[in-house]
Amino acid sequence: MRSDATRNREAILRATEELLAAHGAEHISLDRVAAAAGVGKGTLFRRFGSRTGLFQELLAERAAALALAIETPGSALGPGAPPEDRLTAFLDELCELAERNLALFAAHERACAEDKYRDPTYLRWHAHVTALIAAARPEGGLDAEFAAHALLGSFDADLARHVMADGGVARLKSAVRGLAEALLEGAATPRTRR
Amino acid sequence: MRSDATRNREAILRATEELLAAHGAEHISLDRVAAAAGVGKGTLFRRFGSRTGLFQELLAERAAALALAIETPGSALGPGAPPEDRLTAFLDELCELAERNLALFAAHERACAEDKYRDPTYLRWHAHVTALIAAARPEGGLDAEFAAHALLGSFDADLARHVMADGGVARLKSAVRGLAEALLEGAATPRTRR
DNA sequence: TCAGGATGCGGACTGCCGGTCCGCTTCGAT
DNA sequence: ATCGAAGCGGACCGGCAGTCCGCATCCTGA
Repeated sequence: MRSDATRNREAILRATEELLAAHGAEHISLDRVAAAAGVGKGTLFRRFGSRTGLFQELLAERAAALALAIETPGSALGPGAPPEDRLTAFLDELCELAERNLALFAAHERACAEDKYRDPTYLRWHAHVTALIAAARPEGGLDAEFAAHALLGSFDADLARHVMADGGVARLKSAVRGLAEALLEGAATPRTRR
Repeated sequence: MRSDATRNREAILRATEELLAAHGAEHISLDRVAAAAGVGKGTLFRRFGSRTGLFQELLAERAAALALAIETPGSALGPGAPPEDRLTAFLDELCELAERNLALFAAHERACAEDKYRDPTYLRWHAHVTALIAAARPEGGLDAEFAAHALLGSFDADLARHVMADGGVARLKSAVRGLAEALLEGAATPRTRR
């Protein structure tokens, strides 16, 4: 990649962040982003392919640290720790990420409304959570993949905003944690069908 | 309302259904709907206010029978039955509704992406599920409102389609049921924090 | 250093869409 | 039959995602 291309790529990402911070997820047209980055629209599309691509890449950037953490042994997040702890720690981190990036989450959701299940970041999260649920409760009568989707549904931007509006991240964390614990507990002792 | 207004209203709703059935949730522009209904665009907007209003009304129509059922005593759905049974029965019905109206669910989601928590039908469902969870497990350490959102997240059109693609409604039903039961069980015996 | 091909740039342009507007038509109460 | 109110329709507007191509910039090889 040519040096000006690299520079422009960065300028576009930073401009997107600025606009998100300034105006929320609304009214962020790609014309605006390009203008704010001091770049032509063609450049934006050349780099990111589409609106979807832009927000996917921005999210991937913001989620990179977390992606690394879940692969690095040595913390409650990483390999080696008990799956229940890894799950809780991961969800806590996701709460923090959601709080710091609410506008990005919202914009990303909108942009990826089509095939949201093909976003690389979401796929990574989903695979991770599925594996942890399956590891924590292999005997449960729970569909781990499905449960993982449901759990990650907690980070829908509107839902998260709604919950945090009254209680902040703390409330979101405890609500998500409650959900996760209930899931794992419940799965361990499936209710008998009547 | 004048008789021609009533007739047009109906024509628009039926045309929307036809287009949803024929083309899925994609490419349903309001111009197309109006044309298919044999009506001017102005008429459509006069009746429904916006794209959002159109899909909200169509969903409300499709959900009317269920709304009635949950208020009518005499079945597992209605008042009088144990909350666990009411919840399971309600979720089962929602699965059926989702199967029969996948395209509508998808279009509705898109159209109501903003303030999805202000849609009357969703609000009714959410209030119902919240009340049932609270009734079934008053002692649980679970945030009933939040859990209800998570549970209803199962009916996200993309998720439902994904699950039903491999196993049909039966799989969706059992996955949702498993989730609900796990939630209620888990909430009954909250895991001790370490 | 410099020349020239490869890479990238930018913004005018296209097609589409949600929503508005207003002169004209139709309805139905009297 | 009359007439005001209610409703109609489609041209019109502003805005947006994505395309295209003539021109500028980069950087490599000599």
